[in-house]
Amino acid sequence: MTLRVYNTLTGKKEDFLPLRGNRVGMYACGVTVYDLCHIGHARSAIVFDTLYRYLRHRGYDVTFVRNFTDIDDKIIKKANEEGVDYRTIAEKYIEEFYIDMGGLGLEKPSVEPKATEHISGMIDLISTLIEKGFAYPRDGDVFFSVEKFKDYGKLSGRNLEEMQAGARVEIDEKKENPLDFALWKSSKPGEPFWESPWGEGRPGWHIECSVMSQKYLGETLDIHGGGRDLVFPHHENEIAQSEAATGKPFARYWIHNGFVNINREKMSKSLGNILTIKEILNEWHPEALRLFFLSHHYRSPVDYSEDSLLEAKTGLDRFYITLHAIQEELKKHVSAKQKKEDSFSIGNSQKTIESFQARFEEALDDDFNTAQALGYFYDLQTALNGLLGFSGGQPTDEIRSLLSQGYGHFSKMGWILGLFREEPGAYMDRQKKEGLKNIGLSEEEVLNLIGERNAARKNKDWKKADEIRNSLLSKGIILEDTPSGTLWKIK
RNA sequence: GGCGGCAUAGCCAAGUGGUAAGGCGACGGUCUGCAAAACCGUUAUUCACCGGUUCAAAUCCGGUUGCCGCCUCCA
Repeated sequence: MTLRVYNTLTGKKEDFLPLRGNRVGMYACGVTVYDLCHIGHARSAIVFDTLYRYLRHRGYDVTFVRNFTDIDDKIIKKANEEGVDYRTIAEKYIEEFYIDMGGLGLEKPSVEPKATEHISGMIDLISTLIEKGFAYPRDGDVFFSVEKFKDYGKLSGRNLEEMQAGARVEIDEKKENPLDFALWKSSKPGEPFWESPWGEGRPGWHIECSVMSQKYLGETLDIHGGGRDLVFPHHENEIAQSEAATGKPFARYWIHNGFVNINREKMSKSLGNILTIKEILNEWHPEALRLFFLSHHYRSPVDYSEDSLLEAKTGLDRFYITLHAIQEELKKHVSAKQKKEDSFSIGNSQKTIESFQARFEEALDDDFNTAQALGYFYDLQTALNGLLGFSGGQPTDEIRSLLSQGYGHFSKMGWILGLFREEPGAYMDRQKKEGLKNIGLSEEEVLNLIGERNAARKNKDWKKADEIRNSLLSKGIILEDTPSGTLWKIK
């Protein structure tokens, strides 16, 4: 089965065939480090992290590059506002970025280059573009001439005439065509600058990605991606620069993730509804956020709300409860004999468990359909819960083997989705601890009440037993009586 | 104004030509002292609307309506 990916460039799903056999070069546009990362950055990071994991699972040798834009107008502006050097701002937010990505549990890319470390490469590339007639210097600035590049617009599906008709572009006297974009910008007094053949200045936004991707991945990348909004102008301009300079295709597959809306509104500074990763991780488990995102196709827009995160969190809790129960069941050393009449039900579960991985991979092979893949995880969970209920604390060898096979899927295939990474017991303990803190009860108090209730139950004093249960319930603690004792959890 | 996307049950959400995954919720059953949890079953004859192509359409084509994105910094 071949992996198929949707390519923004062609607007179609295509078979994924890397340029160099087994090796895959993948570049994702990172962040401009001038502020804290928000939920939109989180989605993009999670999407490409999942791709990165799945490609490796599929046996590819992946080099994943994700850059930092650490010099830019917004960084300079922020530095001026705070009266510090631009590097201070960049370093601060790079540090915060690492804290956030770590909090989300993301894999580290192979290379994380910074724009400011590749200035000379940019100067070289700009010089090449001038030599080849694709760019022109003007009063210390250098512009790329979009008219010279015949394919301009091929990624975003537009052409120069249409764009000029739209004409919402600011007129800059220096530009030959209003759509020409800056490769190099002369610096104003007091601004950071680098020496260049065109005078003191700094790079334009797009040039860094062309240079850094080429440096680490060669002239043609297998995968290039980022958020939808980068399609135009950023990625369009990257194609123009890179292909004009090398004469070769820049990237074979363009992958773009959809946006995150907040309560049906676009996230924006003016609406004041920017939700940072820190704010989310303060309140939610990182895997709940991940489960929420991966329940949607990566290209679709997604609407964030407390309710939807709560739904994801509920789902995550249930997965961990099942995993914990499997662990407990496998600890039991008794090995009961198979009862004959039960075999049919086991057969269904067995089928689900044994076919899981093939279905899971088939879903991800189809343009990374994580929502479908998760659907199979729910099926797997149902099958395993069925077995658990069925064995009733007396697992046969057959059941033990199926449970352990299922558990293996959760840890191995779960890794691809970045889910189920925590020790189930630890996950549940933490839930309890945090819940108790909010309720204002100690674990000891809860256990005492459970003891009291069980004493009442023994005496068939159902009234008292129910009173205790209801009083705990009103505080948000749910009791479950099982053959092996009374369990409790936070609602 | 130009370009593009989306519309699937009460809600969330897969599905791009072969007869509607999955989750949440709700209801019924099994289990239980009663619950809870878990399991089993029910919950869209139909995919915004109208027309067309086809043996066959949620899927393709044309039109209508509604929502959204990009065209300026944006994940």
